[in-house]
Amino acid sequence: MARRGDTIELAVLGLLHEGPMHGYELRKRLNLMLGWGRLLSYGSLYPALKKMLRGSLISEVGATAVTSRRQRITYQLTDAGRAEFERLMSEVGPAAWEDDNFDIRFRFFSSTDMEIRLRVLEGRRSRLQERLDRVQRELAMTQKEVDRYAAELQRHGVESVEREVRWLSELINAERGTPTDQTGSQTSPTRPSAAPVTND
Amino acid sequence: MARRGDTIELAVLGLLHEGPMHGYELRKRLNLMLGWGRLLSYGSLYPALKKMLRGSLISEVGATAVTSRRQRITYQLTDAGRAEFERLMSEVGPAAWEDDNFDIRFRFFSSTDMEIRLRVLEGRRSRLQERLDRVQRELAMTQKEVDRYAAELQRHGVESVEREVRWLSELINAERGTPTDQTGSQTSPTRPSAAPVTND
DNA sequence: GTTAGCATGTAAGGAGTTACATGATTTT
DNA sequence: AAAATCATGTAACTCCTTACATGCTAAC
Repeated sequence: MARRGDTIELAVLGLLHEGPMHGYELRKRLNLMLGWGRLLSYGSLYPALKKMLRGSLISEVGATAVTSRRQRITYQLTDAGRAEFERLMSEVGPAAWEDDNFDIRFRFFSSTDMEIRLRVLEGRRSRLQERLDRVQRELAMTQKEVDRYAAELQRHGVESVEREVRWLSELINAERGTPTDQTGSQTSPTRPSAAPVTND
Repeated sequence: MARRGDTIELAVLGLLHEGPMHGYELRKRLNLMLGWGRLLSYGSLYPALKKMLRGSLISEVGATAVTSRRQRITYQLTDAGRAEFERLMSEVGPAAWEDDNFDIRFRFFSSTDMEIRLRVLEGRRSRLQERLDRVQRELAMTQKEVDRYAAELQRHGVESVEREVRWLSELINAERGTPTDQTGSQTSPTRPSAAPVTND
C-alpha cells in the first residue's frame, strides 16, 4: 500500500526548487516541515543526497559566492531534477494522497496547476472518508463491552479525521473560488481559518 | 533506550490480556486500533508472534473447545507475558508518550493506576508543548517570504497539536476529578507547561 | 463449483534509525 | 579556553512492507 519511499526525495527536490541549499540546512527545513513527529536523521539524509547525486537529479554548486568560510556542500537542482520534481508533483493517484506524501505535495502546491491541486485534495478527502466509513462499519460489528479509554481514543480519532475532512473541504472550496462551507459539514457558521488561498 | 520497536508487542500483549485470540483476529483488532494510518501486514504480525512464543510471553491454547473446525492457532498470555505487560504499562518516560506508543498505552489505560496515567498524560502534554514551542521559535527565525500553502500547512499543524493539548488537559482534569478547566492551552506564546515528570 | 473471505506463513528488500566518527567555527 | 552548534559522513541494525505461497470454509 502506497510507496512511502521517496518521501525524502520529493521533499529535497521541492526545497531545492526554491533555491540552492546545503545538507544541514535541508535537514532543518525538513524537520520543521514534516517534523510533526520524529526528526530526520543525518543517517538518512546524506545517503539520500548521494543517491540523488548519482542519479543526476542534483549537483554540487561550485563555490561562486564565498559567503561563508565553512566547508559545506551546497546543492542545486539539475534540469533532470527539475523535470522529476514536476513529474512527481503532477502525479494524481494514491501516491499523492497517502498520509506521508500528502503533506509534502501540499507544501509545494504552488508549483502545480489548480486542476492537479483539486484532484489531490479530493483524493485525500475520499481516502479519509473511506477510512471513517470502514471504522464505523467495523465498530458496528465488534460492538459490545467497550473499554472506557478505548472508546475515548476511538472518539478522538474519529473527530480528528472528521476535522481534517472539513479542512480539506474548505480548501477545495477555496480553490474553486466558492465561498467557504458546503459539502455537508457544518458545526461552525463562520470560520476564519481556511485561508484565502486563491490561485496565483 | 527509546525503542519504538515493540509497538506491536505491547499491543498484542494488551489484546491478549483481554482474552485469548488467534492471529487473524489480532490483526483485525490491531488495524482498527492503530489503523489511523497504514494497515499492519501479516508479514510483521506472524513473525512477531513467533518471536513472542520463543520468548515465552505467549503460548498456544490447546484446543479445548472445538468451536470451530478451522485450522487456527489461538494464543494466550503466559504468566511471564502478563508480567511483561504490566511492566511495560508501568513505564513512565519518553517511551510511553512518543507518538506511536502513546496511543497504545492509552488504549490499555484501564490496566494501570491513576498515578501512572497522570504521569503519562502530562508527559505527552509537555512533549507536545515543547514541539509547539520549537516550531514557534524556529518560525520566528526563518520567517520571510512564506509560501501560501506552506503557511496554511503550518497553521493547520499547529492547530491540530493545540487541539491535542486541550484534549490531554481535559483528560488530566478528568483523572484528577476536577471539573474541566483549561491549563494553558489556547495560543499561549511560550509555556513550558506543568508536568515535572522526571525520568530517564 | 466458484468466488470471497478466513487463516497462516516465508523471503527479499526498502527506508530510516542509532551509534559511531570527525572536524571547523562561533559564542561565552 | 571551553562549550555550543555547524557540518558531513559511515556501518550496523531494526522494523516493517511487498510479494509470494498455501489451503480451508462459507456463501452464492
